[in-house]
Amino acid sequence: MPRKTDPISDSVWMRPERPRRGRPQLSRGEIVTAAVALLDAGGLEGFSMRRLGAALEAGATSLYFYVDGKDELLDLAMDQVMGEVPLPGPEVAWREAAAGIARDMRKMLVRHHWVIGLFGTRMAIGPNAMRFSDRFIGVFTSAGFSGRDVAWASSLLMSHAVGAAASEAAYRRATDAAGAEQAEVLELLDPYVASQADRFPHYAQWWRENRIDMQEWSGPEETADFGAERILDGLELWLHRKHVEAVSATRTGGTPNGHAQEAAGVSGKGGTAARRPDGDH
Amino acid sequence: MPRKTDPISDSVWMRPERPRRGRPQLSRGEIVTAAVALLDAGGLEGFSMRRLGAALEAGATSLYFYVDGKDELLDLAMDQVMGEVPLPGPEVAWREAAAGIARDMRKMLVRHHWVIGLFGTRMAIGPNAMRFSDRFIGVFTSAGFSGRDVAWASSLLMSHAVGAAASEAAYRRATDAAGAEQAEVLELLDPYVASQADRFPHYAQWWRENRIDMQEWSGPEETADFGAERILDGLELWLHRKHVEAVSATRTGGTPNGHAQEAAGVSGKGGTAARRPDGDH
DNA sequence: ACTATCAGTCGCACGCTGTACGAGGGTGGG
DNA sequence: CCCACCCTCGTACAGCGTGCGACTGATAGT
Repeated sequence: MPRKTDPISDSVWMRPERPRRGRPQLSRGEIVTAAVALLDAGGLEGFSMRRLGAALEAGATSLYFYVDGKDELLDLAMDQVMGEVPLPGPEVAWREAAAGIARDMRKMLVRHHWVIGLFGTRMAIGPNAMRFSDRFIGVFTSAGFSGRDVAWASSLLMSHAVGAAASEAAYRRATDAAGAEQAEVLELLDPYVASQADRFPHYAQWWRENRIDMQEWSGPEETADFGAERILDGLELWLHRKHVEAVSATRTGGTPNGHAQEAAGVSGKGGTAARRPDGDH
Repeated sequence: MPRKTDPISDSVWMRPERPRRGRPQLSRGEIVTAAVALLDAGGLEGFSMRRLGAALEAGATSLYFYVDGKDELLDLAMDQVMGEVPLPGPEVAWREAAAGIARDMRKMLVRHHWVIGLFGTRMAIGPNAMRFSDRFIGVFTSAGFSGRDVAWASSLLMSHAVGAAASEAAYRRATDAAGAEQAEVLELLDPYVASQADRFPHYAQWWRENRIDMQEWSGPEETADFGAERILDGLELWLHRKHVEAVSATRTGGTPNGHAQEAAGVSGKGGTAARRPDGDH
């Protein structure tokens, strides 16, 4: 770049015509969309204001006219992708609705792997996140949850989606890092696990017995779906117990006790381990 | 030395610490411990090699003799804190053991909030993480899980711990950012929710009805414990169903069907919504 | 038509980051 | 004594987020 003191290259004649950009003006929406694209491509590590500016064919600092800074931009990007999660209509039964939301949420998180980390850093309270929570609360309310149970149930499913997406993202990153070709992480992990077999007996044994099958697993989606179904089972069971408790309370007028437990047909039948009705709160 | 070939067998975990001769003042362990302390204090944002060097009263680049770089150092720090999670002995019943591990894991994650984000970025396969997984696998194997169910069950509880810790960390960060004094985030959120009440009816109504009670909640631990109990209920139920299926299969020789469902006493009793036995895979 | 205003863009600069490199200091074995 | 090696660190470079003020082009007021 010519220096400012240079009388020739800085003169009007020599100065090139102002570079015309595709669009005459930037806009916040355009910036956020480009930011999401850049984040999708390079993750949080590969994202910088300068690069984003370049992607928009604009100076890096031009963005600061529309956006307060990188932090706020990440908030906006996070809410933008939250808006990608489709929400079921009110006619869908609560369990299907909840499962669908959780699954679509996880899909979105995997698509935009950089968001996962942000969930430990900033609360999602943008308009799209609110719309999301609104629907989630509606689903669980219609299911029969009330008060803090609603928050508990929905945050449980959310936590699962985030956690499952995190482990999937970590796995994907590891495979990608280790030669994008045929190298499976499983194979890479193999000698490592084998070398440590004496230190980690359960792990090593499990690994030996299941390593081959793992190749055929459909992978993270199946794992996440299994988790979501178990969670929904647990929530349904809890709802059922609560219902039984309420009924027996109105019938006898006494304080509810452990009957709900047995009514659910779980206690003492699995036979695998003794179990107390409640955790040690 | 850039590693382009094999990220695992060439990684930190396989490489022994450099034998110290003479009287060096730094050591890998010392560096990692200081890194954890610095990360605890300032999070990922406040962590830099220069600052870590200063904390150790050493030059920033001295660390590079013991550690390959920031990335590897984060791996080491992650494994270091994984070692803080206490693991129950083999005499503890599986459900208590699993609940305990999940709870302690979550506690650790909250204590070291910076780790949470790392779980979406790198796989935890250091020695301490392996020890952790080994115990977890042992617990679920003893419970009656087998094959991929073991992986599913343990990763379910792990995902929950990570996700729950993430939302707690986000909440804590928000409260800390908004005037460290008495300003609760709830109060800050209040006018925001109120102003958007028409857009988010369920949310707003729920908020109105439960805002006051929220003050009395014991908070994130209770939420996480609720989630863990639901998950364990769901897992136990699944185990029970599997058991019933196996029994009926050996008795009749036919293929197992939905009887396990009803034996569990859940289906069709909640009365809140119709339910199909399985999601739409 | 001429000028004043101003929304929008961007170059520059500052202090920060990770880390490659090589010059040095200290200590051991010969 | 010197040499060889382990360890430390100053310097340097490319890149980061962003505050500041100079600039441009269009529009509004006269």
